[in-house]
Amino acid sequence: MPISLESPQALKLWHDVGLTQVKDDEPDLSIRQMTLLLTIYLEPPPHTVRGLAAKLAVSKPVITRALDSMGKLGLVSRRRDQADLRNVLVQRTVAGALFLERLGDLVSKKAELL
Amino acid sequence: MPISLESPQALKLWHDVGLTQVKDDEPDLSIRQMTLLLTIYLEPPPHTVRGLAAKLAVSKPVITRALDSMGKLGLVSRRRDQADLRNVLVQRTVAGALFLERLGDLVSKKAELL
DNA sequence: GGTGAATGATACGGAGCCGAAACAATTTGC
DNA sequence: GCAAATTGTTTCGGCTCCGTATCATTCACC
Repeated sequence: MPISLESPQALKLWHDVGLTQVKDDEPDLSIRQMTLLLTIYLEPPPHTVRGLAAKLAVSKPVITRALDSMGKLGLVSRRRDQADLRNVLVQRTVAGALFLERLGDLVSKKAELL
Repeated sequence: MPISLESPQALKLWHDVGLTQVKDDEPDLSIRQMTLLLTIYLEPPPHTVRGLAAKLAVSKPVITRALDSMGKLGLVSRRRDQADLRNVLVQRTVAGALFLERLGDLVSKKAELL
């Protein structure tokens, strides 16, 4: 079912969500980090560094570094692929799932208040 | 009229919009910058540095520097308040309006494709 | 088994943003 | 008039991220 969200409403939604994130003093993820995190959680695994770099059209070091920083926050984890030790499989974590659940609820709530 | 946007749909919307922005090689605005820009365009003027800092719950230098960088991009402009020369009035620009119009259309379109 | 390809991580110099403090300009209040 | 308050900017050191190039490890193939 398509969602009807007119352009001005969309901007207000973006503003309201952004304002909540900015006012929370939790460290914000950058757009790249957020998009990477959402890709990992919304698209079917397995996720490799190279695959994620291709999907986001960025270089591999960008993915490596984003995984480093988000790994420190506990939002993702890495595991070597035992079938091909060159690969790194990016895995979800409980903390990451909770983080995105809160984000989804926030967006949903702000949309409801439009 | 409230928009019904369930949490999983909201996450997919965030992902789709973010992915479009990441893949465009236009320089992304940070969340703070984006929220500031939306505040300037969605809330009624006048906008001062101090007022914007209070609204976003950030320090004044954050606003000054964000106005510097977005000013370079032509998205906002500054003018001295002739009634009180200590104040700076933040003003909208055509480029800024177009930028947000494109953003609103993008979000709206991605919502429609959900 | 040895060479070349593939994968991910690292090194390096540079950009940009941050928070806290100090600063210049202007206004207010006495 | 002048001290104190207000407003916005700048400075400082520090941190994070970036893009490119290079590196270490592993696999594929003959």
